[in-house]
Amino acid sequence: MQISSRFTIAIHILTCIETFKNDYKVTSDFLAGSINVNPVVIRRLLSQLKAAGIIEVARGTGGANAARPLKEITMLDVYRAVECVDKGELFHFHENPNPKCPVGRNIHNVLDSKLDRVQRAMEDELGRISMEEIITETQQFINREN
Amino acid sequence: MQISSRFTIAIHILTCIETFKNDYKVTSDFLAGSINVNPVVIRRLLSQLKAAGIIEVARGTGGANAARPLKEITMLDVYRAVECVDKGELFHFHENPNPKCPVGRNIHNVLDSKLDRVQRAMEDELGRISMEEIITETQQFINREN
DNA sequence: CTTGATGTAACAAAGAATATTACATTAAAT
DNA sequence: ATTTAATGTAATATTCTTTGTTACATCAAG
Repeated sequence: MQISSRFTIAIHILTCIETFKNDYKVTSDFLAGSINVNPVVIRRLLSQLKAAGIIEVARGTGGANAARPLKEITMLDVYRAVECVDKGELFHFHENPNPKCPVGRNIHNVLDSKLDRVQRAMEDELGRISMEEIITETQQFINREN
Repeated sequence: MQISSRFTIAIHILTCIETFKNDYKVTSDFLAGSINVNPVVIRRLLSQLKAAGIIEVARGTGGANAARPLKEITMLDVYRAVECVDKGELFHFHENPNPKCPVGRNIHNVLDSKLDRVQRAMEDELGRISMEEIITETQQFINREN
């Protein structure tokens, strides 16, 4: 199965927050409009991004803003913040290998470290891409439109 | 969401096929016993591994065997064979970003290449781990038990 | 022609992602 | 103070995917 769209939505959210910060109050409804999902879905993600210290959300008055420079935030930070993957594990291991079988009772020992390696390779790459990079490129694409 | 356990099950299957090839006929029921899932689940995976040219399955008489040396087979081959991920894409992108929003209509352009990069990092690492490595280690763990 | 397998369709059950409704709570503006 | 426009979150619904199961046609060997 694929990694939840919560992840790409969260990136989309942050990109909007930065792109529109001077021109609009970026509310959950505003974001829901750009992303085309239900505002409650957005609010849940905003909560998680807030809990991770990535953004600030104004109660009552409304609107979200970056809590720290986006240069410091990587895709990995976002990925972790929105918990796209159960218990942080990329691979779902079959639950009950048979302990009476020599392979069954050793398969975890053998595979766990290798799966970790693969997961780490992926997360390392996520860590190399900053939100700034994404926002800069987005701006370029938008400018090119005019 | 996590990558389907079909993947770890497939690796488990191949490890059993190799480990028990001299002592047992490795049927779907046999495998189901070691892995602790329904035999039909196994048969479906065996079909896919067969289609990928990784194993041979004997109709009628029963039993599965490696079709080519396991040294030549990587975890990536297995991963691809059993299609753990929809359309080969690791990340599920939200389906309908709003084309009327400057960010919405450009987010794909910006993110697609980066997500590809991440996916490739992960698959490259999968490609570096051979089934032989896994089988050798399994044997070591089993031998250490005695 | 019996036996013990595979191949596969069809369906059931369970679980997870996403969507939606509803409403209490908040903070600013009037 | 009251109104207004938000957020926060619980509860529930819906849809989708995975996994499990039943059933049976097909096969190959003895």
